[in-house]
Amino acid sequence: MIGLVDCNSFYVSCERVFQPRLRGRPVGVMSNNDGCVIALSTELKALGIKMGTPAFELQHQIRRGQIHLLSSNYELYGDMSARVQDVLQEFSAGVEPYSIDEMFVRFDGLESAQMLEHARQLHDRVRQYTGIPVCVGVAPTRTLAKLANRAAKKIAAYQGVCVLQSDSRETQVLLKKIELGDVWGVGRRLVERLAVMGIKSAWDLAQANPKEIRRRFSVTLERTALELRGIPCIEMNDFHEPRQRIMTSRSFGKLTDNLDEIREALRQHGQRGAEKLRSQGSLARAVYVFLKTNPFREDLPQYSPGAVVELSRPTDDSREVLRAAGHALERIYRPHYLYQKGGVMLLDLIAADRQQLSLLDTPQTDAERQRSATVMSVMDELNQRMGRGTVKLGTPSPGAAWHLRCANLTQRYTTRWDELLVARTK
DNA sequence: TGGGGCGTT
DNA sequence: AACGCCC
Repeated sequence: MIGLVDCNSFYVSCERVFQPRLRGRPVGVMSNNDGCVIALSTELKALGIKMGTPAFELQHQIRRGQIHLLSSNYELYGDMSARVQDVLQEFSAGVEPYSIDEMFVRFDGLESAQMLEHARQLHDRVRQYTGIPVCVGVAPTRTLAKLANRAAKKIAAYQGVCVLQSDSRETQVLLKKIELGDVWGVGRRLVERLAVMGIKSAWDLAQANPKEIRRRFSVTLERTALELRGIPCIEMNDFHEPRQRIMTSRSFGKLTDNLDEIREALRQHGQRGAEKLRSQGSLARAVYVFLKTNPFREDLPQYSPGAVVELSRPTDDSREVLRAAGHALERIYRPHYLYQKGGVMLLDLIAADRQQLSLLDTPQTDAERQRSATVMSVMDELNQRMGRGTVKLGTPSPGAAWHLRCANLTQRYTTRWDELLVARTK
């Protein structure tokens, strides 16, 4: 059996572990740049506020102290996520992280009676050891486990834990009750297209002819349909596999047509990307750069260009990535547009240890490669030890508009000695 | 009015 | 490359 453990309002829950006064209050956590609300406590949801609401729309409620919105503190959430995983590891036959707040767990050799008890114990222990509330769904396939989790979250009677056997009456009832759009892998578009065929619930999709689903939609949807019947056909991407592409992008913080500003922001992204590349031990063979105007400003001309530049040889050297990104930018930049966002993507990645030696390599290029590796590893080490951005290529101006907005950031309670929670006795 | 990632066509 | 999906 497969379990899906999903942390409730994860970012909000992390904050509440260290700020008990936030418990029972309407609390939200904002996306990067304090742009929109991406995590909501139940109390905030009860006020009718939705995931994705722009933060600026809530300003007066914040000022009146009716709601609390925090900037996202990914260092804290990442560490809390690792703690949850550690607990799961102890209580399962293996953990496969799926996202920062969701983990699949494997259960081997448990009878169905024991299964429920075990899942409940896991649910309680995570809460006890980490302070994070979770819901647990268990089923024979990942898609059904996701669905069971949904039920555990939404239907109070389950009290946070739902175990489904594939052919049970209970599973059938749930499949009929759950909306199609709540099924893992079925988004807005598919809901519309499936409705035309009379497929309106998860049950309908489970009953549909898989071959026909494949023909009219895709192999992925066919797999989803089969999984709803209890036939496993979705494997997890191994979390330890290196990424196949690496993207770094960010909104500029304000609309801008200033090429210098844009260049600086993209240099930053290029360096971050190259860092990620080195940390996973890969080399890139191409760099993609894109720009985007603000699609919500229908009154302004729109332009969303992108360009790929091939690298002369696979590399993880920030300087070569930046050079390529610079060329790409020259190609796509047009004045008089107000750009909202830009980014750098590293493509065509290969493992560094499988680099093909080129016939054109000379002792000089070999020495160059050595030197490059040394410079980069010194940079990475300094940045890791002294904090991100200690050593940078180029000279970014400190007040640049694209620096991240995060006005309401909490402490990194669990990963920084100087930001520990202080307890006072009085 | 986020910032990633992946797969399919 | 565009589009769809996920969080």
